[in-house]
Amino acid sequence: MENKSEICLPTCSVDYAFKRIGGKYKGRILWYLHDHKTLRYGALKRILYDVTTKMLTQTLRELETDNLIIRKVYHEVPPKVEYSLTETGGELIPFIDHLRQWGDRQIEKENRKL
Amino acid sequence: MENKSEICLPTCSVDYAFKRIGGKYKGRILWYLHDHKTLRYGALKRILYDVTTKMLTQTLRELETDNLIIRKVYHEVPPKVEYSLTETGGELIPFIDHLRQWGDRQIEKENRKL
DNA sequence: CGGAATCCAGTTAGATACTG
DNA sequence: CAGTATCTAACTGGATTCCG
Repeated sequence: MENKSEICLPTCSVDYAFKRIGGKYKGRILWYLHDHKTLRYGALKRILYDVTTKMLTQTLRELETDNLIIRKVYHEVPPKVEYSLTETGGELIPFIDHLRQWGDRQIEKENRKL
Repeated sequence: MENKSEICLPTCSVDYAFKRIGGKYKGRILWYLHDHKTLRYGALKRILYDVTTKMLTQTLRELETDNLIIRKVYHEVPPKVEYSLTETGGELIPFIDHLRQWGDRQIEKENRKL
C-alpha cells in the first residue's frame, strides 16, 4: 500500500495540507498525541476505540512518512512502541485546536435547536 | 445518498469538524469561494478541473446541508446557480488559510531537498 | 505487545449518457 | 447551464488469523 501523498502532486497547498491530515483518524491522532505528549500503540487504539489494527497501523505509517509523527521502538520483551509529534506535526496543533473549538460551537448550536 | 454527518454522532469535536471539511474537495471549495466571493457551478468545476459533475454536486450538497455554503438559484434560461460561503463557513477561512501557509512551507522544504 | 497477512463485503468514485 | 441517472471498476476498510 502506497502513501497517497507520494503518488500525486498537489494542485495547491490547501489540497496538499488536507491530504496529509484529512484521513479518517489523522486529526484525532495528532490531537491526542499533543494531549498526552507520547502514546503507545495500544493506548492509541483504546482511545480511538473503533479503529482496527490494520487501519491504525496504516494511518500511523502515513503520518510517519509525512514526517508528522515519530515512531520510537524499544527493543524489549514484550515489545513497546511509542508515538509522538514531530516539530512539523506540532505546528498543526493550533489549527486543530481552533477547528475543535469551532466544532464545539456547532455542536452546541445544533443542540439548542432540538 | 445520505450525508454522512447526519448518520453518526461524532466522538469528539475534532472528529466532528473533520467530517465537515475533510472531504476530497471541501477545503479547496471553501477556499475558492472565499477567494472569489461567489462562484457558479461551471466555474467551480473548471477551477477544481479534475472533479466529475457527480462528485462536485454531491460535495456541494453536503456543504449546503452542513450550512457552510449557500446555493442561490436564478430562474433564468439558461439556468444559473451561484455558490457562496455562509457566515459559519466563513468562520473556517482563517484556519484553512493557516493550513494553506503550513502547506506552502512544507512544499518549499521538500523542494529544497531535491 | 505491536503488529503483518489474507480474504472479502461494502462503499466510493469515475465514465457515460441524458434532461429541464 | 447545471445538473440527474445508471452502470461498473477500484479502492477502502472490516474481520480474522497468525507471528516475533
